[in-house]
Amino acid sequence: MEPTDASVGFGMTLQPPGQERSRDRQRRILDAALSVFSRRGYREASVDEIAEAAETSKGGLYFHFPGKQVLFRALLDFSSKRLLDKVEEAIAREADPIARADTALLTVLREFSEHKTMARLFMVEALGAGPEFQTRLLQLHDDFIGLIEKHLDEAVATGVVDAPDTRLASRAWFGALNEVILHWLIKGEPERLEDAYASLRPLLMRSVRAAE
Amino acid sequence: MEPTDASVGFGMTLQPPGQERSRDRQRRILDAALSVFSRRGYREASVDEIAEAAETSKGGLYFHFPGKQVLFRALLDFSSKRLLDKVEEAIAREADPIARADTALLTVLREFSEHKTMARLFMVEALGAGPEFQTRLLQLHDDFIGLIEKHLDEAVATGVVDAPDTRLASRAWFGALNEVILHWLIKGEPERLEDAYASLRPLLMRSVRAAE
Amino acid sequence: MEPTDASVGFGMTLQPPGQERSRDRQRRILDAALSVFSRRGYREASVDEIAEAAETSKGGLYFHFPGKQVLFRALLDFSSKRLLDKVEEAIAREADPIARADTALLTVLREFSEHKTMARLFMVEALGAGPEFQTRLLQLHDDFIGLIEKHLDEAVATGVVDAPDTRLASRAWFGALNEVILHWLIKGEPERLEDAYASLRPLLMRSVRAAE
Amino acid sequence: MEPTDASVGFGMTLQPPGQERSRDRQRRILDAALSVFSRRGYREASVDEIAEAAETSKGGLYFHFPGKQVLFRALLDFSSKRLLDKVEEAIAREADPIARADTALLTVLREFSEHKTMARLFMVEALGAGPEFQTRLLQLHDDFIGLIEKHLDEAVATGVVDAPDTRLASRAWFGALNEVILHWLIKGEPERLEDAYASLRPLLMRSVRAAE
DNA sequence: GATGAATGAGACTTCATTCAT
DNA sequence: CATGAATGAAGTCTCATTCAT
Repeated sequence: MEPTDASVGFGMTLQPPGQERSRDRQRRILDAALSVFSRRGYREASVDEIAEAAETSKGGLYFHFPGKQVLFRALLDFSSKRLLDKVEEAIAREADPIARADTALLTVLREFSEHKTMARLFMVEALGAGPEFQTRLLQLHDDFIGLIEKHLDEAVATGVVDAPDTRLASRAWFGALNEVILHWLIKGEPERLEDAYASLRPLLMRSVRAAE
Repeated sequence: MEPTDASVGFGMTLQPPGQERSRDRQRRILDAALSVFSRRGYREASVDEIAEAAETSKGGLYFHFPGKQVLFRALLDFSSKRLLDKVEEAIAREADPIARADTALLTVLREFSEHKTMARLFMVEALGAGPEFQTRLLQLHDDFIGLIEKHLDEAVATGVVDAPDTRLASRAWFGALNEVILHWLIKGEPERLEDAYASLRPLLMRSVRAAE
Repeated sequence: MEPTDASVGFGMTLQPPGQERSRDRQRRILDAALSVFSRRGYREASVDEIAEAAETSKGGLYFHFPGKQVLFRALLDFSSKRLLDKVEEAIAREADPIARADTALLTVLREFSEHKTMARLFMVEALGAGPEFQTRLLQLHDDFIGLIEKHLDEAVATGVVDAPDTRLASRAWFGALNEVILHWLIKGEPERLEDAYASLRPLLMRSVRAAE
Repeated sequence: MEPTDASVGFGMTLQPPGQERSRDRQRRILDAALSVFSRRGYREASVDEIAEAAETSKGGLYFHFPGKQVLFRALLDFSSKRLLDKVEEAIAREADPIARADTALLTVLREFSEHKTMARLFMVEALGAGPEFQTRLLQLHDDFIGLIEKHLDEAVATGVVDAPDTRLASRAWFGALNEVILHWLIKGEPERLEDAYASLRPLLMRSVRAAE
């Protein structure tokens, strides 16, 4: 087929060599999968459509991801890793435990705000993709909740917050965030998702008796 | 019209006459649908399986509910009405606004705890059943959130709570509850769902500065 | 669709009622399956083609036979039962044990001669349809061999034949027959399959020292 | 042309040079093909699997055998030549015409007994591989039958056997043998295939009135 | 009203074959 | 010569829906 890269001045075409080309193709398929799964849902999405969106053949798709489930799983793994990396990167820039928990939530909001398709993937479609993915998604929830919990625990240790059950508090925070995101996704309010955080934050802080 | 398995000789029937029998059938189908949709998910559930579970034929099912979507919608409407009725009934027995909001949440927990299939229906499967049902589900969320908000507003009016945005607070409460329920549904913890509320309640109350 | 039976004079169509109609359809599918499997082989035959030959839809075929294997198995069972019935019927008309064994072989030749497609089914396609059917086919061989053996044993008891291992003799007879049939099937010689028996018979008889 | 994994510095290669290496590769592919075709059947076997078993790439396989059919045909030719060679070699060591026919059969049994995969190839899979191979296989049958016939004719000439139609007798012998082999292949009896011959031989001999 | 046979579009997946590197 | 990514046709099977009985 035609190379995605432009040719470069010597009258010949430059193909990314071997492995790189393969990775490129995989990436293109994952992009297409994100777009289609997010638009149509897991079950409604057809492999045909994804292949077409990725400008590949069905067989080519199956070469890289041998099955619809496998593809969805790969997409979920890839996207969640990407999201968690962003969050941890953002957290690393903060010193205060409260600020860190705070940043975690805000970063998620920002990422989802920028990548609405990914938001749909995590908030909606992964739940509708069958038991396997429900468990997987809930594990992600718990990973993230654990991350908040860790910083909340530190905050408790330094006395700036007071919560008898930081695990539950983290879960409650996460749930509150979730609902706000879901509302935004499906009803479109508020227009800029991040704006919700200004009002949400005080509620969360008060719930663990943090000084505001 | 004569029932197909009419009793004979006394000019009367042992079957509930006409309309009532029909309602019975509808009810049996809805029960079956709840069971199957909850177990398999909307897309994975087949009309065949529901008909079999309802001890009817496929054609019979289609007489009462002309389509799979229609059936799912009817089930959602029926179940949500039932749930809201229960909640309002419970609220009516309380006088204090805080206690009312409180009772609303607790009643939901109790109902879901008793009817796990219904919980799955609302928390998981309705999201995976396509855009139409996502919107419908989110409307239900908002209905319920509105109900909490109303009592929260009253509480603000009487000065027992202090929250600048009761809508958002209600949403946050609802989200927190949601996440706890989801965790219970998919990971099975805590064993008795209602037990979670004892720990969750203080968090919620503090978030709106309610005296505990 | 259109009824296969003609309408009958009263301006209305006569459908075979219920069960009969279903059996009819099954029969039509089996006929089509025999024709297609025999012509193309098990693997090469497509369900589409069989459905078309049966003037049904693919879904209709799957309603009656839920899978290609199931269909092939049903066809094999149906045909083998039919063949064995014919053989036993023919045997019943003979009194002498030798004549009975004799008749068994000859009847098979005649049936196959008349129904070449069935011959292909048993001699060729069943072997190429995968391990399950290989075992099933060999069982059929053994059933038939057992039938010959029984009469050979009787003949031994009355002293008209002399064979130390009637099981093996039966197997050898069967094998000889098989090879003759196969040759006829694939190379087309002799033109009339039954003609081969006149020459084959003395060989078989001599092999068990039967008086000719 | 340089081998891809050339040894270095001594101007010589540890790889068999050119043609020999190619023959090696071909042999390895044929071995793999025998193993896979025999285990899975012609249609079920995938070129991928054969390539993997031969420790080559699919492209490499296609270089040596440009197509699945071609490969199967080559395998059949190679194996049948090998088998016929063995048989003729064994025959050459016998002087008596009866002993020669005898040896032919026994050698086949022995070869198949030692190479069960090859037995499957000839007895089962070649029949299931489509019309082309059925004809080819039947030609092999006839080649072998012709070989027996030749010696039987000689025996008739010397008066030690008496058979009006040696062609048919040969075919019958061959068929008897075939059935015994098939039984062994699929039902596993007798454990050692050669053991069957002791009992089978007298039957065959008697069928042509040979002195035993 | 109920039944269940029938339809037909469409889903996922496999695989022989090709070909640029 | 070898590799393995890519193609695309074809295959089996599912299932919501319809309709004659």
